[in-house]
Amino acid sequence: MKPLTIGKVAERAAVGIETIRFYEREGLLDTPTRSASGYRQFDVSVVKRLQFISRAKELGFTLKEIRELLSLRVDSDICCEDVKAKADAKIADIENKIVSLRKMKKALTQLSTACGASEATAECPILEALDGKQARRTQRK
Amino acid sequence: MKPLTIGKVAERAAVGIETIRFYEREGLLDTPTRSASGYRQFDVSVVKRLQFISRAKELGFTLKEIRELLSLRVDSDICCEDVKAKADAKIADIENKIVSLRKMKKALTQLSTACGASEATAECPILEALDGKQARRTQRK
DNA sequence: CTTGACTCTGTAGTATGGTACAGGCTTGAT
DNA sequence: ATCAAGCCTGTACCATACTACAGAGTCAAG
Repeated sequence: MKPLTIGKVAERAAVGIETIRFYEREGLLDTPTRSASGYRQFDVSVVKRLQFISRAKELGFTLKEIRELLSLRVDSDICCEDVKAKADAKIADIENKIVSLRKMKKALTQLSTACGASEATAECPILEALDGKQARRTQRK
Repeated sequence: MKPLTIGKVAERAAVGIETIRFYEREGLLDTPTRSASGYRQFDVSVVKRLQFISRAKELGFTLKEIRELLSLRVDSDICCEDVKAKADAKIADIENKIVSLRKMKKALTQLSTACGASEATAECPILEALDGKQARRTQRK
């Protein structure tokens, strides 16, 4: 497969060229091979990786967390138990996020419905949405 | 109800004092009443609001978006249709996030399972997780 | 009525995640 | 051969979301 230039990759992944170089510096992308003249040569797979990064950022993951997610893979070089433990921790994080998002969605749905009914009652149901943080840490009182 | 000082609020909401002042400046909190000597006097309800903000940030919402979420309420002063439209837009955003998180969770579960099975096969299933952005509005599948 | 913890305003600095040049080399089409 | 478009490195700058003082006033226990 013929390699892509950084510009083509940026276009396909809908990110800036500078962003790609930034991610490379930050270790989110493998250092690409270079042409004789020093141009980066990217495999098409990097486009998918960039799309993953963009999406994960929208979901509230930091670049640090995304780097961790991307480094998780079944690899004979790395202790499998370790990978499993990390994956399971991420799964728990994600479940918490989903629960919170569902609560937020429910609150917004109530609000939207109240609007439709033209009844000025609900003061601000959104604040009630994420009451009492489900799960781990901060088990105050 | 007796008001809380900024320090008490910070402690209960598990955020920094400076963060509260910052949120006030940024319009995420109502400007509190002041004591004769100029101390801020907070109602306990602000603690809940701060917890909401913290959680929403973890879910990938920016302070700007959170400000919008918090401003959504059934209020005779504001056009109900407008509030409903904004709430519905946020609901769509949230649904997209949930879909993405479920995909990511699925990929991680596969990875975790592969680890348990000690089969070094899956190269990096995570990258496949968020393929083809389920894209705003267009519901494929 | 002192003392230490707390609060005030204002300004400045930090971390994260990019974004924008400047100055120069490479490539590809004419 | 020329020349725009694209790539290179390096540095500087930006927005967001805090965080940390400095210097001064306030409160409350002893």
